Amino acid sequence: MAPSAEKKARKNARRTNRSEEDTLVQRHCANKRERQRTKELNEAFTALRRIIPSLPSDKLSKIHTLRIATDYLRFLDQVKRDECKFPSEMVDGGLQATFN
Amino acid sequence: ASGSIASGSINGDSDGEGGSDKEVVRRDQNNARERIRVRDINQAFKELGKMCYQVNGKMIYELQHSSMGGANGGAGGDKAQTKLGILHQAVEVIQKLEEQVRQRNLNPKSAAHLRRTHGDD
DNA sequence: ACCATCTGTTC
DNA sequence: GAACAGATGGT
Repeated sequence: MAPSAEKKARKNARRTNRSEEDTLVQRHCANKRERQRTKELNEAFTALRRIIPSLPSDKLSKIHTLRIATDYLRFLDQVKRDECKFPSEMVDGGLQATFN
Repeated sequence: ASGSIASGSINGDSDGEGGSDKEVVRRDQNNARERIRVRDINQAFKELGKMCYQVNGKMIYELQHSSMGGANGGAGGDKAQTKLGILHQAVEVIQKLEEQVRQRNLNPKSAAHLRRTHGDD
């Protein structure tokens, strides 16, 4: 008997299958991670959407969210600067309202 | 006087593939749009990140200590900001600024830089 | 027009 | 592995 030939054949076949299916598993794995990453990114977007001034009816896109957030940040910075100059009472209860 | 020029093979799909020129053109256009769209988003990210960095730096200067809240605790805060990081930073900074401003106009005569020396609370 | 996913690339 | 950008198909 010469089982070495058979073993070699099986080994080669399996090794090839491994490599092929292995890279396949690696990709599925990578895809899964990327998907998770995207999810986290979207959660962060949602968190930002909640704190920027906008009508609840508006479903802001990503780009709008970013632009509005930037503008609102500029606005707040400006308000802070102005208030430092005028110790007078600027009774602004509605911060976001003023921005709109 | 406008006859179509000899278009024997440029219009009909000579290729046995699934890419019959028209679809290829349409995909190219879509890809181009998408690239532009992504570029705009990245630009918006860059601007927001810039603002966050700026405002955050001011807050640290006013508070006189570089503890950095909790986002990053490095004096040399020069790191390429990730998109996720920018979003988190934006939320943090906006909330802090709003709070600061509110407390300032809540008090009739509060200066910006007055620490609690005497206890009226 | 906006987005999610798969994928290869870069760090 | 995380962050990113390109291609692509789906509303």
